[in-house]
Amino acid sequence: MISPLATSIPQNAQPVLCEAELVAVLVSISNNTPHILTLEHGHSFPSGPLMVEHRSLQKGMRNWVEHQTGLKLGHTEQLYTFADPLHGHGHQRVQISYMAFIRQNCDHSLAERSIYDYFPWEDRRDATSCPLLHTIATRLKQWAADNMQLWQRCTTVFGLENHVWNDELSLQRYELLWEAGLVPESSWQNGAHLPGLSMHRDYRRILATALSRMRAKIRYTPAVFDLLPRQFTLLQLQQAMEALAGRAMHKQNFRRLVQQQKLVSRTEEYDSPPQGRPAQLYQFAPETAEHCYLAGAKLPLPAIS
Amino acid sequence: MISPLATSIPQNAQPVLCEAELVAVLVSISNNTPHILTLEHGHSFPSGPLMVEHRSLQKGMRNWVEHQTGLKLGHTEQLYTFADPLHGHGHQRVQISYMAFIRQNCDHSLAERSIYDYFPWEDRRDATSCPLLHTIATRLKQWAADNMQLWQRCTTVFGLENHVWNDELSLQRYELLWEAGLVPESSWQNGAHLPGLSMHRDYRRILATALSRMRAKIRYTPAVFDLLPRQFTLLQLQQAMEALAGRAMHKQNFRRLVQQQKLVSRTEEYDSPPQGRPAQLYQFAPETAEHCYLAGAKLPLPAIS
DNA sequence: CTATATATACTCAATAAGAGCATATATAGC
DNA sequence: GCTATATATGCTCTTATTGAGTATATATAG
Repeated sequence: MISPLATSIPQNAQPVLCEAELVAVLVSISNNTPHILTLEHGHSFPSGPLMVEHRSLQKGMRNWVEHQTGLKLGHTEQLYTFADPLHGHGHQRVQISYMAFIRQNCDHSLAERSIYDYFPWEDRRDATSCPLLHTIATRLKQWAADNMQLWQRCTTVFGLENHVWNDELSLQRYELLWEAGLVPESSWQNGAHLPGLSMHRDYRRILATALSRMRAKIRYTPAVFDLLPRQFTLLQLQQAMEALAGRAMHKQNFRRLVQQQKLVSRTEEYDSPPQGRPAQLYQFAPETAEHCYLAGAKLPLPAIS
Repeated sequence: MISPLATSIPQNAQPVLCEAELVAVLVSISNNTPHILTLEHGHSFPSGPLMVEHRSLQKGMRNWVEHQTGLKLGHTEQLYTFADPLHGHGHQRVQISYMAFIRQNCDHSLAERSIYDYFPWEDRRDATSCPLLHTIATRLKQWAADNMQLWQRCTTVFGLENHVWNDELSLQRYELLWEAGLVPESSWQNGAHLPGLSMHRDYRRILATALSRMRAKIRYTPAVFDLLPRQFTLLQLQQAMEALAGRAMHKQNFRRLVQQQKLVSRTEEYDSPPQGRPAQLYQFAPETAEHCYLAGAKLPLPAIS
């Protein structure tokens, strides 16, 4: 019963001291598009060092963000922890990244940027992204050349050649483009790279992680409701889902999905659109909702996919 | 366009130095039950400090584990990063936890322990856990008393009162039991606590995270195949899924699910059981599998649920 | 009154999931 | 050889769920 592990890992080895940095990806929706709050002209995220007095990592992050900007954070989750070795300094830097949703109600002029400014190929709500995707397919094919396994990976991840587009694979797509040298962050790339804003350090990778994670989360949890105003129309809810997923959905089926589960309850109020029939305002109803299933493994896509 | 964040977060603040520890939850299946490799009589996990020469956190963890125990790691993923403030020392300790699957083929006597020794209520493959769950329900009801919202949370998380049991909520269940003072780790608890082994520090919480994460992962990814031998029968595959999910499944429907997706390909060989018809041996077939859907949002549960 | 934009109800076919029956192929014991 | 037993595997049938579309209601702008 004595494990060889007990002696093989030097628990008494001198630990290396490192800096810990808390990075916050703050997501909101405006103009039917997911946005993030950025610093340094869109090149970096709000962040702050872990302090001794922080009782937990998440509280430390909330401290930095909430206490100093007045923003109330909704659904919050840890994304990923990276290390980047600071050669020459003799220690490492550990970056712990978080994603948090904020309700779009305030009008202070924060430096908002559309997530799709960084990943134009991820917004497939209409056909405008098709030429770009075609370019990507061509460039990837050149790169993968006769490496069948690599090309197989490309087709799966980008939904090429009768594969379906999986919106949750945004991180894998970014990594593939990085490996192929099609983004400016790839150190060795020399030719023309794809459109899309870049960021400092690993930050665009963190953003891709966030996009992937939020797309996964909104399917099975009521996290979207933290991005919407307290009262919303079903169309607003659908458009928020579409904005995050990057896909258009079938209207009637989406409504059926939401209402069957008693996820929302109607209020007495109505929305007054510039044109068209006024829509009933709804609110999230956690009491009556047994489970939350805003979209399954397959999104309720519209007819002309 | 100038963000108030730019000045509100002191990027130039002196970062606090901290220790970074890499913690590994190594999962395997033996005797149709998920097991983990432990140290210190089941009270802790293999772990090692982050070193300057580690090029990434995951590589650091693999280094500690693979290089020193000879174990080959399969599906690996980062779980969560915790901080625990080391008061008095003036710095923090950051723990970065990983989960990795290992194939059960080696016979070296590692200190294996069943995951369900730590969470007996999580194994619901047969009716033996029912009395325990009944006890939990009673104790939770006493604790929640007349706090309706709290009791609502209990029923949802533990599948009480016509709610369904969600196997992925193991972390939430552990946290609820912790809050209710029903596990020995709850510092204030004084009375009798529930059966189940405990661990040092936050380690049982990490294990609950791992259980939750692996249950989520096996549904949509081919991760289970990293726990099985290269060749396996469909029953073995099903039993591995059942072991991880903690639920029994409907045999014929499970087979249909697997075979429809061309997830596996049959080999020429057969398994020779002590009794019964020999079963065809299969192997994982990533080439023909378009997607992996070993169980949906709902598991293919058997008739007598 | 018309064009337009939205909201909402309802239908129908295709697919997937839940549950069970039937049959095939082996071993162990008599 | 026959029977009990245990597993493997094929097939059916019913019931939900999903995809896709039609039809109708209610508002505004001109």
